[in-house]
Amino acid sequence: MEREQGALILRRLGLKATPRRLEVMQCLVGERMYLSADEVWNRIRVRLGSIGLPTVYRILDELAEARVITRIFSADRKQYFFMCANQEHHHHFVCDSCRRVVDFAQCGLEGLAGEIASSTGGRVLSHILQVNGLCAECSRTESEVAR
Amino acid sequence: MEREQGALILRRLGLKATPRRLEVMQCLVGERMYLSADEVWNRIRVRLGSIGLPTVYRILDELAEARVITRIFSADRKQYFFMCANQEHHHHFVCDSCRRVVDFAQCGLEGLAGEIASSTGGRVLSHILQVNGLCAECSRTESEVAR
DNA sequence: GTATAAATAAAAATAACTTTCATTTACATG
DNA sequence: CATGTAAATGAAAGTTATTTTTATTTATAC
Repeated sequence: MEREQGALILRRLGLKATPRRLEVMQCLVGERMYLSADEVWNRIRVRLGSIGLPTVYRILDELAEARVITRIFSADRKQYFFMCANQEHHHHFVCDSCRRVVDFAQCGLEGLAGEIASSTGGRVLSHILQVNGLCAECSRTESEVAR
Repeated sequence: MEREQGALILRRLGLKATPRRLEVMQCLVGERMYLSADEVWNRIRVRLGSIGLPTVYRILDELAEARVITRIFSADRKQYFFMCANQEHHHHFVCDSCRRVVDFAQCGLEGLAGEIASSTGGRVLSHILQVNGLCAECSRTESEVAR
């Protein structure tokens, strides 16, 4: 992501294009694994000279609220983040072994909201969907190990 | 749930049928909202005389591991639990307003594992799916409020 | 009944976040 | 370009859900 592009996204959200925010975005764009707040912090504070961990938390939270980045669910219940170029409705296939995230468009839930509405009488507002497993590479590696 | 039924489930899992475990199970069965560990704790400690909160956490964790109960995802990232009579593969429709949980069988993801496998080369092992919104009752209430 | 491994209590510890408030900075405006 | 202002950040302290530890108790197999 070009810096100017990042600045544009931030301004559209009504957020100031600060060096810290741009650095957090730059850290996540192009990263193919999900990262925790302190991992982002460790990666960018070298380049920035200094940045507080609470600032990183705040920025990640803002970006997630604004849907610029996504939260990834993990069994350890810590917060993880991932930025996906895909702006359409999509979900993530997450590797349990190497943390790689791959997006996929097939949601499979198109009709579900209607079905739930008509069967329960309620109203569907959102859904969480995340598929986990082993990415191609880790899947291969595991087969080798099993040999 | 009959107590003897609970004891049977526990023994099948290789767990001792202790009063605390039975009480936790009894608390959750028949409950239609999801509960946190300390909510369960507050409900059962009256009846048990005394029980430590760590014990409740441990029991809930064991039961969740064993799939006797399910974890419910919430925006506050705390742990919530729900026991569903439904033993088949199913998911939950969770009310954002009153915490009610309704299960539904339609998964919609039957073909997804195969599609992901063939498009990425990886292997799907599990998935998280939770639908959120307003249950029938809260949906009605909200409409009334809006009037 | 008794031995034994499993379960629990109680207290302390952990760690992931959050809050607070004083200082700095982006940027709209003149 | 200078400058006022709200927004952003740093630093330190605080919060709180959850976990760990270790000594004691208890379910259950024999």
